[in-house]
Amino acid sequence: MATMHDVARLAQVSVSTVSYVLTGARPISQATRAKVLAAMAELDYQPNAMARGLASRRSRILGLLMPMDERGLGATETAFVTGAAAAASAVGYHLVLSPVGGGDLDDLRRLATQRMLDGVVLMEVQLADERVTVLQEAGVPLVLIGRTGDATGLSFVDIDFDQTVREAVAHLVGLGHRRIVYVNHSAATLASGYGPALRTRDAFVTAMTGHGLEPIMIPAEDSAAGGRAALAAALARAPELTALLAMNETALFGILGELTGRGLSVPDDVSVVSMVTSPQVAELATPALTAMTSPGSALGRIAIEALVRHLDGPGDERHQQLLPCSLEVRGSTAAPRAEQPHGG
Amino acid sequence: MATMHDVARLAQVSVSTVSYVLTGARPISQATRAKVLAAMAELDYQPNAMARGLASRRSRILGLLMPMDERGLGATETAFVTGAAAAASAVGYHLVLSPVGGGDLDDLRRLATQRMLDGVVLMEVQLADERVTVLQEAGVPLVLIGRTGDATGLSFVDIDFDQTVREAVAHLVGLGHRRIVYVNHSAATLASGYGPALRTRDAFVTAMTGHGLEPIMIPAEDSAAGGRAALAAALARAPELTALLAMNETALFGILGELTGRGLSVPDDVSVVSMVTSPQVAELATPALTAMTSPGSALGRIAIEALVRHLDGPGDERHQQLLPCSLEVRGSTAAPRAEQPHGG
DNA sequence: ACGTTTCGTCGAAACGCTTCGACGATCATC
DNA sequence: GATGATCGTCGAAGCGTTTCGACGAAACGT
Repeated sequence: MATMHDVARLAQVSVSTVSYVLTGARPISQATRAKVLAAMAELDYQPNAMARGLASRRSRILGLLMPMDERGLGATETAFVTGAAAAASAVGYHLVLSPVGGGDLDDLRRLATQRMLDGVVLMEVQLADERVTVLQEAGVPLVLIGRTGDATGLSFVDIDFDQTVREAVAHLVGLGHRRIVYVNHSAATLASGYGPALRTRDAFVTAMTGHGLEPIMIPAEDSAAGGRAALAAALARAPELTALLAMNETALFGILGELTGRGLSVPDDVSVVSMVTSPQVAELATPALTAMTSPGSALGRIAIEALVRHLDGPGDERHQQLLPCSLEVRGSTAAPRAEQPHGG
Repeated sequence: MATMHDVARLAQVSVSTVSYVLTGARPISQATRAKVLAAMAELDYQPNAMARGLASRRSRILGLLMPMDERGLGATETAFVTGAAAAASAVGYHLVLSPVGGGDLDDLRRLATQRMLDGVVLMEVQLADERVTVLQEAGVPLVLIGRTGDATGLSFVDIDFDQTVREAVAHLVGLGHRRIVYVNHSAATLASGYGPALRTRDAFVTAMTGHGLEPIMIPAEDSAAGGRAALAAALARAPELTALLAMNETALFGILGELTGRGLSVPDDVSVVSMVTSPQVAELATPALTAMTSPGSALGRIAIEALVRHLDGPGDERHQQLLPCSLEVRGSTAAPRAEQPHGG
């Protein structure tokens, strides 16, 4: 492994000159620059990240903290990640993903506090999220994807759930639906303070009420079985329902299976809109799902850009932004049947 | 930020003593150790990872290189990751995930060559994989999940596809099926040298031939539409088929939709076995899929353990291991109908 | 008792880089 | 044509650790 010393010797300049060529921190003449670059090429020189980090007190590494549960990562989350990685690499940072589960706050604190990460992006933020506190105390620059209940003073990028739900409801109402049930995440998830679940709930109530309709929400476990149970509950509560709005992809597949099982067809008997869903997942179902597509990679990109601006800039910047999902109409929504489709 | 100097001063010992307390590289008396630990606690001392890495020439960071395509990560891949992360943390290493796409080999080379990573685990290895070459040239210790065509001299952990396919076929044959079609990944994927696709193909031929049956394989694009097309192709090629074996989860959902669409029921008309599938995905379908469950987290754990042994040990270790998937019977397989279920 | 290990600790030299102050040389300014 | 400012480069002092050699003290074998 060649070091800067070797390069300097070969190019017949001082070590600091080599450094300046690399960092651009001071002007260097064309001639010397060329000599140095030639020497670097000849020696196949690669700067040592550790030494650089130690001397400059910044690692140029950004962390993306993603909770990994056993369900896997959907295409939506993947889009975050690739968007973020591309943005980071574009501004000369590396992005590493850290699969911190719920339990290992200590591991998180260690990573953050050992000056290995210049800043972090937090995914799947809860309304009350300990991780935010830990990282703030550790003094690590922070951008959230999602937001805490009180996000004052924090930088975040999040989905505009209010707008998204409003648009989804408007689509269904526009088709003529009046009895619309919202299938949310589980009661436990709601109780735990999961922002998207709570915000969509409130948005749904507002949107439905705005149309003069009754908002009916059913929680569902994140599993196919949970979806089947939720459909049963929905039909019990609103037998004449003609449309479902769902935010729970996993449960949704159970719902679709159960609908078929009960002889109800999509979209003829029941229209279905899936929210915050990727095209890939939407296409998995038969018929393909009308969905609110999440702005995945844009979220990731914007988060990284805000973080880097914070790191490179004076430091007092705050970035707060909401992005709506966009409606993509596929085969799972249609006007409701004229007559009563399925009695109670 | 307190440094080791501060700790040493407060504890009235030398800096090196503090270091020895931390690393255990030399014996330290109980009394001094206690003094030092007390000082560290009082100052809330955290070692600086960069300085440590520079001085010791090892970062204690392991990389897991995962290609992230737009399809997202299934539960299987997630299990790899969590298994690997847990194993790494158990032996005092951090695990970072690097979302390197196919294109950025340079980015990979940079990460590896800048001495930021002590070693890496490579996921989704192709039969001929440039990344392996790049990393080997960079001299980075390496463990593969999957394997290249010629894996001589490489450490790897992989699924025992031969055993897995054999068991899946045996299950179907045991139920009485004779016409079994294997739905593989796409022709393009096969041509690109994707190991699992090629190995399962060969294993399928062997297994079927061993039972005196004709092996019929249909490639399918990784999409619902690809699955529907594949089913059509399968029925055209073998109208009397009674069972499907599939390795392509995404296509499988299209297949299931298309089966329903054609009025064929699972498992009464057609039995379905999904291979290298997680329970979560298997439960998504209605009926839940009989599947060969992949040993996800074990793969990740074993890979990390092999890597660490390689790093800490003398260095000449080589670890090669195959793990089979385990058969989990759910609702998608049954004995074939006695009479001809659906003519050609 | 006397060399010989082992134990516990220290001081200092790396590790490979960045960055600061300095200094001659070049350039513009009035 | 003297006075600064700017440019291009150098040398040296860190950055916060680990690790090596050294050394007194205690423990050991004979």
